[in-house]
Amino acid sequence: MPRAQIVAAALELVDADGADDFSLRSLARRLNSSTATLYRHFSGKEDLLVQVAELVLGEVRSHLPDEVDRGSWREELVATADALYLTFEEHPHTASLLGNSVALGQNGLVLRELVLGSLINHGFSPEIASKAYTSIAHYVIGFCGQLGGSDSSAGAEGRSLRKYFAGLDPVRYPATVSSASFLPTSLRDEFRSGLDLLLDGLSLRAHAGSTTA
Amino acid sequence: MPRAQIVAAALELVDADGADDFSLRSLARRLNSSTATLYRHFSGKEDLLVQVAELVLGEVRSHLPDEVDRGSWREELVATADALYLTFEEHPHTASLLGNSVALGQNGLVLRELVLGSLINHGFSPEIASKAYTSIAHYVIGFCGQLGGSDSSAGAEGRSLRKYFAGLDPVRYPATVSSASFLPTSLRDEFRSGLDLLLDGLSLRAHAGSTTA
DNA sequence: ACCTGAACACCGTTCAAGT
DNA sequence: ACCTGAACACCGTTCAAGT
Repeated sequence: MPRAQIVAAALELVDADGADDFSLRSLARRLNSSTATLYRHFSGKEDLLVQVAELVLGEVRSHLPDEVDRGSWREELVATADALYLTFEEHPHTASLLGNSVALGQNGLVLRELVLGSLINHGFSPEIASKAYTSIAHYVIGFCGQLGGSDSSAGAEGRSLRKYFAGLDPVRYPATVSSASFLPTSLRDEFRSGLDLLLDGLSLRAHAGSTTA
Repeated sequence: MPRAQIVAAALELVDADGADDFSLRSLARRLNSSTATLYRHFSGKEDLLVQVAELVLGEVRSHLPDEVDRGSWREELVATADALYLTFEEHPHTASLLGNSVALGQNGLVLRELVLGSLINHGFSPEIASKAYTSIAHYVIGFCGQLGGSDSSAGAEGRSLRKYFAGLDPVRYPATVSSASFLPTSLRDEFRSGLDLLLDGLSLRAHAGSTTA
């Protein structure tokens, strides 16, 4: 029983039932094996789920254009962030698995190197690049964590949220009510809006001449 | 047995043992009661933990200066974000409880109204204010989720992370290695750096005349 | 060597029975 | 009315015993 096959089956179960309903027993059942056998490959449930997260991070590359290092720093960052978003959109229940620790596995490191390299190549100092990476990473992870929530299929949640905010007491919540109609049409749009805000901030730190290169 | 007392005891247990080790049975034991009794006040474990999150959000106000609406929009936003950070620093294991759903309870709504109101009062359009709020909220929640991770007492994690990155293969990870020395001295510094980036981006959207008011 | 049934010490949730 | 012991259907983890 190869390790990779166990992890792949675990990901399928998490995708289908959510991380909460995933259990070693259900995984063993699916593999026609026993839970005790799983302990021959993993130190425990948490170890296994870390490998699942690593597998998902490995899919990010497939959402990246072939030649990433061909645009401006901004295009490259947007492409990478989008790839992460698309990946977690496909595996919504796995974003929470990254929760802690900024992905120190192989694939997490590769992504970090990719982004830091892009920024440094375009003239940012390692210090700014490092800060920018951490901010973007936290933003993306925090955001994708929302993907696991209740039926978030293309704005269904957005519409009901709009109604909820619009129906609040306008005396107690004037700003919230007046902003209700501007709630995102989709999580994807919201993701891009926030990312733009971050990147605009970063552009103020760009060396002269690097802002548009 | 008042509801508030149960929630307060639950928060103490989560603070002490972490959200993973918290169980209804341990809570019942601590209250010299039985788990069945808890179901007279809450529909289940999840309901109870939502109330715990709500209790924590209620503590944010105590970290805010008495007169919040006295500074620039930037000062007000930094104060609010800092208050959130300080709150979750005191209850590190509770940040993950907010995970999904952008805090729709009473205290979450009050915070939202506070921030949206501040931005709109300072000349931002409801549309920009709404986008900014969501971005900042995701950033803060995503960031505070890290607080629950392994012993993160004042840079201990930062130092070991620096060593880890500095020790990587410089051929495969040149940018990561060269940035290693710029890793945050503390999570708090990192938090402020990323927030500055976001707010710089927001400042580009400020109406002329509002940028420094 | 590789696997597994069964056990251990837990869970969340429910309900008949107690006061 | 308000509470609870005990049961039910699960967990993750371990280990002696099987092939």
